Amino acid sequence: MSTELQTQLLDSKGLKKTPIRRELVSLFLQNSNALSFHDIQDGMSSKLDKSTLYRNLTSFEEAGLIHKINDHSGIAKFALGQQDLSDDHAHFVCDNCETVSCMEGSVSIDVKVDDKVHVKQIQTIVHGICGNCNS
Amino acid sequence: MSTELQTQLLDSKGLKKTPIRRELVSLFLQNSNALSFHDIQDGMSSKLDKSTLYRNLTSFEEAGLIHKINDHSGIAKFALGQQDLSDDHAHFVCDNCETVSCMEGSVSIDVKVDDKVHVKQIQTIVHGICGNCNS
DNA sequence: ATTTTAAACGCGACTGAGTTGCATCTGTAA
DNA sequence: TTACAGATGCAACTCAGTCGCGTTTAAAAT
Repeated sequence: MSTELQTQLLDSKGLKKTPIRRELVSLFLQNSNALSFHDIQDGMSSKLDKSTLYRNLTSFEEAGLIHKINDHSGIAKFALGQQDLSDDHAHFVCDNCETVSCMEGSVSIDVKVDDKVHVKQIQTIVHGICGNCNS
Repeated sequence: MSTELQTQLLDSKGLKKTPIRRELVSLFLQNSNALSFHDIQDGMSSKLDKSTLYRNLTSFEEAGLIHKINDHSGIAKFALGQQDLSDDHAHFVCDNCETVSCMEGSVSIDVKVDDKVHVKQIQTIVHGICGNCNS
């Protein structure tokens, strides 16, 4: 049932199901955009301690439930790691409203790489103006 | 003459040529890798005030002499913006020694983009193990 | 050469993100 | 139901980066 989606996600990653974690997962499920720490703190029903939130975000990230995005602002944002998006998916940053969202599709690079260099992951940030701001 | 390359670079960007700025440009010219604030502070011949350095880095960035790179560490790194590299060039981050360097070549994306979305710039960070560490 | 002035410098105080140590509480498994 | 690892909250802390302000200096004007 739909109210149990958070439970399924936490279970699937072997994470303990506390009330805070359930609400935190719900918050991510409700938002397609990446969330800053303050978006998260403001989005929870009660004001929670920041170390609790940061520790949960770290646990979620280590478990692969969410991923961290570092854009040019220097402030980390977090978004659900979705199965239908590749590991190397791109992120879109609106230079006007500063919204960050994940992009479907693939990124390919055509760069000179030395033989000894081992490429493991590609992270791409696409800057521009989002549909909302461009109206 | 070669000792005047810093002067040329500062002149070409309309930046005032102070002793600190000359040495700062020299430091960037000597390093192919991107430099963190502490790399820079340690690389200068005398210990300089951090606000002076930060303000110079900001001026250099605004003038297009250098560019800022935000990798997963959350700590900004700076590198010369070189003419032979495209604006949208990729950065390589070694997950072992944490060195950051610019990559020649181009990045292309194949992602779904809404009609209203206007893409302005693509920034890519390639993670892996560098040649030095992979020996 | 001297004066002028906008901009660079240094100092110190500050902000804000993120971390850590520790005592208490709670989810879960035995 | 109990036991315990791990989650929570609080407070103190670290560290990157910024800002205000008084002083100095590069470079243009005289």
